[in-house]
Amino acid sequence: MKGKKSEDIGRDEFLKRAWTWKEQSGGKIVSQLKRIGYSVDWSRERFTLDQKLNDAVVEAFNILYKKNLIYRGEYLVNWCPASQSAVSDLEVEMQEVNGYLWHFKYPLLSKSGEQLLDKYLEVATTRPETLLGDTAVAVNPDDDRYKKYIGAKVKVPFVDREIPVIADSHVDKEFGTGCVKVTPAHDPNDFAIGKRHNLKQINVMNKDGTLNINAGKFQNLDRYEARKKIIKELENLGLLTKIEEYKHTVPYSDRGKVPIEPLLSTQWFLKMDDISQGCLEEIDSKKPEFIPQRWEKVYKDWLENINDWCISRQLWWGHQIPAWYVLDEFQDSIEQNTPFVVARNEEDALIQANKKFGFNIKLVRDKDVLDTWFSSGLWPFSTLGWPNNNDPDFKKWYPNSVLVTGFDIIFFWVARMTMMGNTFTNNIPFKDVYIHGLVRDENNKKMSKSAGNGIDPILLIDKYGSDALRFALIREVAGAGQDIRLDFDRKKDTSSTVEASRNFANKLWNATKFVLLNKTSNDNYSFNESDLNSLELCDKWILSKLHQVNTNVATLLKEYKLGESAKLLYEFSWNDFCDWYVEFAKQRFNNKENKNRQTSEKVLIKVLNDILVMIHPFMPHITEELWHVLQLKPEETLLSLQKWPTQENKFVDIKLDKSFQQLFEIIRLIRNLRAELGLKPSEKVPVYLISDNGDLIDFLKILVDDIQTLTKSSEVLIYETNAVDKTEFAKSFSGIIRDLEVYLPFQDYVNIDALQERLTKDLQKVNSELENLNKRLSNKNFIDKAPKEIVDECRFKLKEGTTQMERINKKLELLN
RNA sequence: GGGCGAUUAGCUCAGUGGUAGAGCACUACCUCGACACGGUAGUGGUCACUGGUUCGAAUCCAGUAUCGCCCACCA
Repeated sequence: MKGKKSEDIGRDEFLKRAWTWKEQSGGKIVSQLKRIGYSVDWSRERFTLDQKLNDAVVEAFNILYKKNLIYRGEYLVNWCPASQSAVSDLEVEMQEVNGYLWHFKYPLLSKSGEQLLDKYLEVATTRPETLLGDTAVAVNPDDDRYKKYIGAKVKVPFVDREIPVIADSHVDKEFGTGCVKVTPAHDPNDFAIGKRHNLKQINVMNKDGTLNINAGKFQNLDRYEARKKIIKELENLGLLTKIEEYKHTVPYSDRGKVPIEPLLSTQWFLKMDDISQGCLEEIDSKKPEFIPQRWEKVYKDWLENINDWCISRQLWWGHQIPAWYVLDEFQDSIEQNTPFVVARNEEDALIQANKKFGFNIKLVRDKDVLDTWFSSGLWPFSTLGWPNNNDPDFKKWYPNSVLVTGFDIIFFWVARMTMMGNTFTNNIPFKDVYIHGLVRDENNKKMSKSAGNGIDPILLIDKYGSDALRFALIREVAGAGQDIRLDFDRKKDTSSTVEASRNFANKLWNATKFVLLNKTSNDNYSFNESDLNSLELCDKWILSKLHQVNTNVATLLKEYKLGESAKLLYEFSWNDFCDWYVEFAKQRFNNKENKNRQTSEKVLIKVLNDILVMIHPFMPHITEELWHVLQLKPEETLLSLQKWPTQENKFVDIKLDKSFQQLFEIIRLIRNLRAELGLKPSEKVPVYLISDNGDLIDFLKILVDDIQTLTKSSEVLIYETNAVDKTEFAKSFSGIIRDLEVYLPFQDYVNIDALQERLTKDLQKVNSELENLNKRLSNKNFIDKAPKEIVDECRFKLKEGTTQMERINKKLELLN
C-alpha cells in the first residue's frame, strides 16, 4: 500500500516517491494532492505545500483549539487496516454480505463465588474473534428469561476472564438469543454500553488487523484466521451451539476497500454540536439556499444527527497537525503526552527558545495530518486571503454567490464549508448552492471510477466537439438536479443527444455563413431613425420574438433553469430564426430593387449577434469564433467579456406574433394540401385564400410574395368571402385556419389509395374528437362549473371540427 | 429499518388541472445559392398500476409495483 505509515519513510521521502507514482496512478495522486493545497513544482520535481493555505489551516486549528472545540481523546474510530489510518464516518461504505451468526455458550458462575455452574448463557455474534475482548454480557432488564442472572458472572473462554451480566435496555429481547456479548473496544454500540456501565475496554487488535498480546494464544493471527480458529476451538469445547446463515451489512473503507475495524485509539476530534447548531439556525432563513430545494432537508437532517468529527489521519500527505509534545530524555512516545498547540510561525521561536535556555527536552510535532476535508472546508475564504480579513479579494468576493456541485458532496464538502465559514467569518460562505445531477450510464447506474462504467468524455469530444458535449449535458439537466442518463452507445462511441447538439452547432455555423455571404458592409448593427421606419413586418416580428426570448432566458438563468434556457435558445435559433426569418430574408436579398436591403441586413446581423452572445455560455468556442468573423473583432476582444444583449421594449408586439403564427399555419396547410395531392415542388399551382377578416386580408396581402415562394405556388390569390364564387372551387382541396379558408384547385392527383387511407383515418380521428366535445357540452355540470373560456373554446372546436369533417368528406368524394 | 427521486412515443427526456410535446430513430418526397450534421410532409402514446377528489387528472391525494440513490450501531 502506497503511503503506508508503517514503512515510516518520512514526509519528505513520501513526497519524493509520490512524484514517481504520479504517472502510474493515472493522475489520482496528483489530483488528491492538489485538492488539499499541494502544487506541482516541475523544476524541483516534487510536490510542495502552498504556504498561504497551510497558514490558514494552522490558524483555523488554533482558533478552534482555543475555543475548546478541538480535543484529543481515546475513542473508537473507524480504522482502515489497509491504509492504517482512521477514516471519518463519511468514508465508510456499508456493504451487504452473506455472513454467519454464530451462537455459543458462556459458562455461568455461581453468584457467590467462583463455582462453575452447569448452566450457560448463550450469545450470538457475527464476529466471534472479539469475544477475547468481552467485558460483559448484556440482557434486557425486562427479559424474564434472564432477569435472575443480572449481577451474576460468566466466564469468557480462552482468556478465562470473569465478566458480569448486566442489564441494558438497548438489548432487543427478540433478536438472537436475547443475550449480547459486550466488547467496548471493538464495537461502537458496545462502546456506548461500556460507558454507561463503566466497563473495561480491552483492545485485542493491532493496527494492521492482527491480534495483539491481549488475545493470548491467538496473538499475531490475522483477524479472519483468528475467527476460524476460535470457532473451531469453541466447537471442540462443546460451546458452539448453532451456525446461522445471516445477511448483514459490514462497514468497508472507501479508501482501502477492506472491512473497517472499530478501533480504540488516540485521535483528534472536532466538537460538532455548537458548530452545526449555528448552521441549523442559518438554514432556517435559507442560508444557503439550495437549488433544488429538496436537498435542504438532506443537509439539515445530517446536521441534526452529526457526531464529532475525527479530523486526524495517519497519512503522509496533508496538513500536519500543529501540535507539539514535550518529551524528556527517557520518553519516546507521544501517546500519553499532553500536547500544546502553537500559533502559526511560532514553531521556530519555540525551538530557538528551547535551544537558548539549554532545556534538555525534546519537542516533537504530532505526526498525524488533518483530514483533507478540514482544509477543503476553509477553501471559500482561505483562497481569498483569510485570515487576513482586510485582503481586497476577501473584502470584494466574500461571501461567494453560488456553489455548483453534485449531491454526493453535500456532507463532505458543502456542510463542512458552511460550518467552517460560519465559525471563522460569521458568514455562510455562499448565497446559493446549486446541486446538479450526476451522469448515469446506459444501465442507470451512477458512473464511478471504481465501477469502471464511466464514459471517456474525450471520445465524445473527438467525435462531436466539446461545445456539443457541453450543450448536450446542459440541455439534459432541465429537471433541476435530475440525474442525466446519457444515451451513449458503447460499441459505436456515439450518443444521439450529443449528436443533436453537434448538429445545432453546425446550424449556427451555416446560419452565420449565410449572413456573411449576404453582408454588404462592415457597419455595426445599431439602428438609426431611417432604419426603424423601413422595418418590414417580418423584421418587426423577429425583433419582437428576440426580445421575448432574451428576457425569458435572462429570467430562467436567474432561477438556475439552465436546461430550459438552452432549449429556448435552441428553438428560437433553429425554428424562428433559421427556418422562418432567414427564408424571409432570402426573399429580400434576391429582390434587387429592394430599397430596404440595408435594414434587412442590420436586423439579420443584430439577431444573429444576440443569439451568439446568449448561447455563448452554453457553447463557448464556436460562438466566440463566429462572433469574431461576424463582427470583425480583433482577437483580443472577447465575446466572453461582452454584456448580455439588451432589447428595446418598443419591438415587443404580441398581436404581430399572433398574426405570424396564423401565417405559419396557413403556409403549413398549403404545403400539407400539396403533399396530399402528391404535387412535386416543381409543379406549381395557384392557391386561394378567402376570409371576411379585413385586417387579416391586408396582412396577408403584404406578405403575398413570401407565401408564394414558401409554398412553391404559381400564384396566391386573396379574396374577401363575398367577393368570390365558391362553386368555382368544386374541384379543389381545401382547409381552414380559424377565420381563413384555403382552396387548392387541381387537375390530377396521385397516390389515390394512400390518400384515401389517410383521409379515412383523419375522419375517424375528427369524429372521435367531435364525439368527445359533444359529450362534454351536453354535460350540464360541465356547462355550469367549468370556466366560460373553456366552454367557449369547446364550442369553437366543435364548430371547427364539423367544418373539418365536411372538408374531408368532400375530398373523399372527389377521389371517387 | 428510514428518507428521496424516477416511471410519458422504439430511445433520451420536456410538460404540473382543460384531453399529449421535443430531439434522435422510422416512412415519403426534395441535391432549391447557408446547412443532407439539411428541408418539407408524415407514422408512432390506455402518460407504470389500483383507488379517491373534480364537470374534467399525465398533472392533485392515498396505496401498490419496478428501477435508482442517500442515510442508519440490531449483536
